[in-house]
Amino acid sequence: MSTLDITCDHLVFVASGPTKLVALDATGNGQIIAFQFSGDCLTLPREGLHAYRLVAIRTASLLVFDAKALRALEQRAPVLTEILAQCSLAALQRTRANLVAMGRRSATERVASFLLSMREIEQVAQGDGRTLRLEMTRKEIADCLGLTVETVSRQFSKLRALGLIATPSRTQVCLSDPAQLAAQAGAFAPAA
Amino acid sequence: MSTLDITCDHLVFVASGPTKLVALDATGNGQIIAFQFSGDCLTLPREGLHAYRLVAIRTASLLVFDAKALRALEQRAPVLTEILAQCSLAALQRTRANLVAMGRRSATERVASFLLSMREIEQVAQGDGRTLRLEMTRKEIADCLGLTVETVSRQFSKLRALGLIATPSRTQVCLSDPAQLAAQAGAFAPAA
DNA sequence: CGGCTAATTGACGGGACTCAAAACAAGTGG
DNA sequence: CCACTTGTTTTGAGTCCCGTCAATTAGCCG
Repeated sequence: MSTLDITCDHLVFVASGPTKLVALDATGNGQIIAFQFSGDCLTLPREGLHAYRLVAIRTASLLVFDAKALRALEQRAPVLTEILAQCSLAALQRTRANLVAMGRRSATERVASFLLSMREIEQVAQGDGRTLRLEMTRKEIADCLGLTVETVSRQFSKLRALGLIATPSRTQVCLSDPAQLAAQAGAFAPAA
Repeated sequence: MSTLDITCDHLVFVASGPTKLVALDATGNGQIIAFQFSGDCLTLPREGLHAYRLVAIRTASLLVFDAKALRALEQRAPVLTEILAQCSLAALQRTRANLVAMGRRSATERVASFLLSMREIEQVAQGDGRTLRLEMTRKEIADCLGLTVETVSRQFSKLRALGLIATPSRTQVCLSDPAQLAAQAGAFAPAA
């Protein structure tokens, strides 16, 4: 597991492989801001309130652009500007959605909507739409949802008992009843 | 209290007056994404996962730009592009910081860092650095921090008992011991 | 198989939410 | 000025959910 430290504004294009953007705190275990998958694009702010770190969950290939260099490129390719703006706004929107989820929603709702959001991502990549492959551990899910490993595991068990999901292997999750799962996820659409 | 419904991408410049950006949910009471004050600038996404609404806490004057119109302007004033990008990235960073706060921090930490962040904003506007005027109600603070009114009030009482703050009036808060308050706020710097 | 890490499950305590009521502030009309 | 109303803030009591600690089980690779 290799990491990428950020010292100034960067734009990263995730060519392949799952990665996570972590906000480190004093205690050492950081909060996961978001996961990225093949084709995702993210902006990394210069050193701000937190120290951010982009961590590859498994083998990944990245294209890292310096902010300054990018700005020069934009001069010659104005289309780039729009793309970057879209990327930035999309990230903002997803983060806002996550913020709401963190503030107001129960553990069950968070886990359920997390699974649904993972399904949406998988569907683009491959997927029959029912069984999906989780690239991250329970601990990483917990760090992303602001929960503990135990709570996440308990929610999995609960959803399993309700017949809404099945876990044939450690990394595989079958969404047996997406509709009911959405109901468990609460009023909102899934958050990334 | 007047509201502004968002139907497509907008950029809003808050010329004067405090406003709040609210994400509405099914239950009716929305989560507050962030507060804005005079001089702030925010981007409002087109209809996405949530219905967003910009609400004036008291009398405010806004400059609302349509995204399309802005893009045309950028053609003629390339500086604008950079400014907007900065605005967008700043918002992203603040939201990310908030996200971490929501996920991992206790009620005490949230309230303490909220007060500290309000002080920073006040200092720019006016302020001797100790006493600040809260433009929003306890309920609004609660909605912003993902807590209930009662919990926020209890945290105020707790900090008051510890001698870290004083509340001469309903809207005024005196930060008697900023250092200790920062200690209560936890390891992180205050989040917007 | 054996060893290791991840995942699950249980028991327990604490912090925040809920329900409920009182205290306080601010405006309205007599 | 006072009675009345309305809405905010505070405080209290009880409950539940989630975090913590601890032990067991399951999955995975040599």
